[in-house]
Amino acid sequence: MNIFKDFQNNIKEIITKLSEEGTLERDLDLANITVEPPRDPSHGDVATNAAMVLAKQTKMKPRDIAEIIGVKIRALDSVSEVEIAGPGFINVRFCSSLIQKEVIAIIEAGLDYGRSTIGGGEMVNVEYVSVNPTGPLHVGHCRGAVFGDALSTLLDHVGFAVTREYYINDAGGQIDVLARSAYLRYLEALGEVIDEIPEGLYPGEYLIPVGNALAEKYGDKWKNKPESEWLIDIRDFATDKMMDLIREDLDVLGIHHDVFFSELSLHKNGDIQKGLERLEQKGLIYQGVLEPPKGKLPDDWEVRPQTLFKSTEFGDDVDRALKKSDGSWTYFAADVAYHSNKYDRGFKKQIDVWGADHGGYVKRVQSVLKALSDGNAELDVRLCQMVKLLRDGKPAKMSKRSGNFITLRDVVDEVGKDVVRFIMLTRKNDAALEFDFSRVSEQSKDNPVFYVQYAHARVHSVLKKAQAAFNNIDVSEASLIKAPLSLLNDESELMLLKTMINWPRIVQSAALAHEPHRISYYLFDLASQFHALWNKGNDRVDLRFIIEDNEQITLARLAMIKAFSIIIAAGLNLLGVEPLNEM
RNA sequence: GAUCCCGUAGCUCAGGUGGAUAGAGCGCAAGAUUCCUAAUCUUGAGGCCACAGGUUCAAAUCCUGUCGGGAUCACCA
Repeated sequence: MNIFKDFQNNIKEIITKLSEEGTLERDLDLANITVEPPRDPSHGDVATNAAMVLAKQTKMKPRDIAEIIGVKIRALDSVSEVEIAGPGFINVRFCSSLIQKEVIAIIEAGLDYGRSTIGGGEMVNVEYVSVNPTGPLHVGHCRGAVFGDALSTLLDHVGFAVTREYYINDAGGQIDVLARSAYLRYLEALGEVIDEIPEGLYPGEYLIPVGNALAEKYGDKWKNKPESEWLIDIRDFATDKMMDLIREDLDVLGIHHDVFFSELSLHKNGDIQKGLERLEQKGLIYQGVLEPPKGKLPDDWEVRPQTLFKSTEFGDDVDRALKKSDGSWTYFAADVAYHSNKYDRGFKKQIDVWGADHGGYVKRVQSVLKALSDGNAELDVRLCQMVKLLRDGKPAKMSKRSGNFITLRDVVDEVGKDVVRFIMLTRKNDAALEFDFSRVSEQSKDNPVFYVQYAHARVHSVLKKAQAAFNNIDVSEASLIKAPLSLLNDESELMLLKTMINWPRIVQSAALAHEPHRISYYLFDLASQFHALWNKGNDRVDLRFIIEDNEQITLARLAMIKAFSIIIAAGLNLLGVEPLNEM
């Protein structure tokens, strides 16, 4: 299935055999040997550093080892050329037939080309979005949402058992604020005049329908009643409504979670105590006093004994508090329970996707998982940096509290789901991202979404054109895999094919590194090779995809671009973007 | 003061867990449309990979330090 993987096995076999024969030493460590396509294509289709890695172990000169191994590699059927270069690289050129045949594999596998099982069915929990249920999603949330979603798809694609999870922060003080804000809207719905939303409450208009619904459900039951009577009912009601709102927003982006996990439930059923007990058994909890933070002190700083977790034993800077001064649990305490819960559900691989403003929080949560699992489980926290929203280069402001922030809905309505998703994945997560409305709606190369989509649409157009040109030529998949692929001989055609066969490697590396943006870059690159090939047909008529008096070569090329469009479509699918046939 | 992230072409950014002569887009300069969508393509100029040390056959990549930019910094979420 994967040419490079096969080839790597070939090389390792060769080395093992040589060492069994006594040509090379025994018990060689092959772990650091890589078999990869070199950056510079003039160095061949694949190169290995085997000779250099083995040089020290065997006390031989790298180039001498390379010669020995090279001879054996040359004998392989799939290889057309071997050359020893530089300090001892073995550069290999594949037979064209090997590359051409891959077109069949691609067409047969369809959108599953690139799928693999290296995850071995291992359970992975990806927690993302997890926005406080106090209002609609705004642009800033968008990035983490898309990132987490694409990463999940990617992991699923390489054989992990992925659970997509949303942690609902429905237990903190912000939820009471939500309840009070909703209460105000409730009074408003009952006919009271609310001039201005008081400072500290959520002013957003999205709470008006909540107030209406409350009025409808409860009538004037809560009117003129003290907060203690209505707080819990209204809180739960409003939280549910907000989650509905958030789910709708996510749906607009094509994002669907498997599990919505309530923080409040941890408080209610005693899971927090349970989580902490486990840390306590390991002797990691104590009563103590923290050093005041360096730099400028908070105004209300005071020395105070606290219940603390020894996160410093796991690399954190200071130990972390689990109880507030009023005796209630901290947010962190709930997180201890939450991550412990995930571990109990069998997730030894956990991924949390957070905003960069939570950077200071990473070590303590990782510490928890390390402590609970005795190092058996790992938590990777992917921090998504800020999105700078621009219009014609001018910044557009957004702030969650103000009520006049730019919502996710605003953005999706303006430029569409696919554009948002793709653009959010055009940077690695830990670099800041600029999102310029004017730029992403352009139909030009400036806009990578468009550029990639255009390549896909072009293929569709050629296939249609071909059918017209050759009366009833059969461009079905079954027909195309029988095309005479050996006719794909031009250098630029082989280049395109070589980039295509890299796809499974790209998927794997992107998944294992937790870096979905690699997919976007690959797709852009692949698309640009296609556009280049297309344009070559302007100068050289013999390179066009459709050669009217030569059905055989036309079929071969149609098979090639069909395979190409499959990879583009598969890639776009991974990103959650729909490939277009026409634009 | 501390922690985390970033520093690569004029601008915006890639660089596949250490590989060979550092890449792409925009912008700039010069070209290509009787022809499958020129919504594209071709060529060129443009670099002390922030700086200084270290690790090794090999460093933009790993380690240490310095400088610049961003985020965060007891009990908030």
